[in-house]
Order: sequence, then C-alpha cells, then structure tokens
Amino acid sequence: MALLITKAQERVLNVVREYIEENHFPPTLSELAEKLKVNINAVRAHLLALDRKQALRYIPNISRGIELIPQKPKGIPIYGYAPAGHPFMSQENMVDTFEVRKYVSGSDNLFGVYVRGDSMKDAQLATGDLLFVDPKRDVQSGVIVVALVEGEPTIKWFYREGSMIRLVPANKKYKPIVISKYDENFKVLGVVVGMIRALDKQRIDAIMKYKKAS
Amino acid sequence: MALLITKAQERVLNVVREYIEENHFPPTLSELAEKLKVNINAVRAHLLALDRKQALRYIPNISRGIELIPQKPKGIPIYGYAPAGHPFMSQENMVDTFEVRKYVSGSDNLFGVYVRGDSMKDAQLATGDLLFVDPKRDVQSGVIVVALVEGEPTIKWFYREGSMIRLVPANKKYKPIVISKYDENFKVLGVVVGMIRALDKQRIDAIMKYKKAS
DNA sequence: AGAAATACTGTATATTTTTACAGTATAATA
DNA sequence: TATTATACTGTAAAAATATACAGTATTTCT
Repeated sequence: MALLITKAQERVLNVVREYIEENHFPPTLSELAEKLKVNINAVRAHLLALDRKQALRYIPNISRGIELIPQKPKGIPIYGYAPAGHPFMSQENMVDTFEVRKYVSGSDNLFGVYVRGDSMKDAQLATGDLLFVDPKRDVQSGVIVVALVEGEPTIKWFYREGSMIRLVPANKKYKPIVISKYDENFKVLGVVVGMIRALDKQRIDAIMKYKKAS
Repeated sequence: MALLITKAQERVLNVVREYIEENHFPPTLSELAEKLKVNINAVRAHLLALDRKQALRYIPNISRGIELIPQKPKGIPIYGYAPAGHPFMSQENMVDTFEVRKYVSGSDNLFGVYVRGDSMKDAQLATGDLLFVDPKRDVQSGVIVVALVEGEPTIKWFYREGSMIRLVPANKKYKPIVISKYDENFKVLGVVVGMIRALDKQRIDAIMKYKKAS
C-alpha cells in the first residue's frame, strides 16, 4: 500500500491549504471540485485517501469537515556538534528548533548553531550563545561566518584576499587559517546574522570568567 | 447603539471559541443552538450582532461561515527610552513586541529593553542589543537588573550590601551608584534573563569600535 | 497476469444547514 | 412614552452539502 501522497492528492491538499489560508475555515467538497475542475466524487475520494495518509483529517457527514494536520515543526533548525559520523547539517545533528524570523531578517533557510569555546571572544560571542546563520546571504569580507574546514564546523571572521580566504578567530590566542577559495575541504555554510543569549547568573559568571582569564 | 458585547453574546462567543479550539473548524448554527440550549434563530441573531461588533466574522449563506478575529497582539512588550513625560513601562513607551518565551524562561510578565551606551561593555552588552527582563524573578546579588533611579531607567550589576544596594556599571569609565534599599527614588524593574542581538556587518563594526575605543 | 489502488464522470438522493416569517417579552434610550 | 436593541420560540421552506451507486480507464504492485 502506497503511503506516499500522489500528484493529484498533493494538488487537492494545496487547494485546501490555500482555501484555509484565505478564509480561515475549510472548504466544502463542491468548492474544491469547482476549483480543481473535477467531479465532486473525485475530490471526496482524494480526501479519504489524504485522511488515510495522515496529511489531513476528513470527517465524513460534516460540512467543511476538513482539518489540516500540522506537518513539520516550525522554527529554524539548530545544529549541534556531533563528534563524527553524520554531517554537520544533518537531521541527526539537529538539537532543537527556534522561531526568530520576526526579529532577525534572513532567508527561509536560516539555521542556528551554539557557540563553543572562546575563539570568538573579542567579537563578544561566548559559549552557549545561539547564533542565527543565513546560508543564502552574500558573503562579504568582514562578516562572521560558519564554515566547514576539513569537515569541522568553525566560527570565524571572513576576509577575501585575492583567490585566498583568511578565516580569523576573534581571539589573539588562536591563529588565522588561510585557505584557497577553491579548496575542496573548505565551505562557507552561512553568514552569522544574529545571536541570542540566555543571561541567568551562571551564564553571566561563565562569560565574566572568560573575560578575566584573558 | 451599544458597541459593548452583552452577556448572552459573550456566551455565544465563548462557545464558538471552545468549538474551534477543539475541532479546528467553526460550528454550525444548529450545533451552537444545541450547546447553548436556545433556538437556532437566537444564535443567528447573536452572530449577526457579534459580527457588527467586530468580535467575529459571520458570513451568511455559508455553512460554518464563522471566523474568529484575533484580538490582542502576542509577544512581550519592548520599551524604549522616551525622553520624559510618560513613565518607562507605559503603553506609550512600548516600541515593539517580540516572542521569545520558547527560548528564554521567565514569568508571564517578561518585557524587553534595548541597550543604549557602553556602560555595560564588560558584560558584553552593546548598544542595540535587546534585553529580556523578568520583573518577577528573585533579585539576587550579582545579577544584571533594569532599575529606575530617579525616574531614569538604567542597566547595572546589582549587589546587596546590608540595607544598601550597589548598582555597578560593567565599565570602569563609570562610577557605581550606592543607594538605600528603602529609597523612594529607586526601584528594580526586573532581572535581565536573556539577550538577542542582530549581527549584520554594521552592527559588528559598531561593537568592535566600542571594543577598540576602551 | 491478476488484484488493488488511483483517478476520474454522471445522476440521483439524503441530510445538513441556513434563512424567512411570525410572534412574545424585557431592558435600555431618546 | 414611544422607539430601538436584545433575547428568545416555533414552523416551514430554500439552499447548500455530502453520500450512494454505477461506470470507465490507468497505473502500481505481487
């Protein structure tokens, strides 16, 4: 038994979504039939199928008895630092999701990463800060990026120098990385466009400790 | 003409809300009549009245043609620094709202303030950062607070010293304020529990300028 | 190759849902 | 005090909506 939604079913689902988006209540079978230019019984069959496949809820005998089932969690994905195995931006490495788009502007592909370590201390980023990263944003010289260098995710200042890229940590303790922009082992995952930080007492103490240790 | 919603209308509105909450689609007139134990025409009259009063939208001739109208904006209020006149936490001084509760834990009374100036530089707070403030949180020694000192809102470290309070800026350039905890001109508005920062290039440059200027 | 799911049309029919009209009674308003 | 809005009931009719049954054709599994 096919559990996948077919083309025709997808079409019905989309019209249902549009209708609810517009009217804030669900459509009737005949309204759907008219919009889709098919017979009302075809629509009904599709709704029964979509109900079986959990794409929506269709309640027979009830006018407009259609209810969308929320599919994916909203919010941007937040990636952790899984030691090895699955890649950085994989479903397995997703540790949480968060809704920020109202405050930080960015593309639909915004994602989040937590800061680890003190390498970006001088840019005032500390362990535990959550960064918002835009993979679609134009990578200009001087922005902070999340990049993959030899498979390892890293947060650095980004500077263009001819065909070379200089990745600079915001802490004199650490050395910059200079790499060819054509290097296979190097990839910019996105530009950091925002940050959120929890500021309970422990977090403040931890940040101040880093401060003093320098 | 009365623009206020009557008791009976309120009752209908509540049953509509409950129904939509439960079923995710609106009720029919007869369903409402049954739940409210009144005649269907009484319900209809109430819906027409509620539509006139903008409490909901009732579309005649359409089955389940009822739509709730969202009443209040969600999110926490964010206060600005209005020069004078109206008090800090007034409706007039509210510059925006923002939804964070999923990330920063806090009471229902959480509010936001933007940071101004460099007085909290050493706690890594810079102009433009948005702080989340919890007015219900227990004010322990060592937390960052938003306080009102002689009518002026200020962000400082908070230290208890007997019956005195020491408010310390996180920047040696500025002097701590020492004040009696019974002082009429002093009030803690809340404890800072979180922060969000937009990190576009201009913002980063601005933060780094502060850094170097010290 | 045969069974089952998909993707439709068409014609009725049953049921649900809304509306229309005719009243009654009370409270608020000019 | 006359008028208007509110708050109901009851019966009947109009309309909107969903279902049932009978087909046809194509694709997808087993």
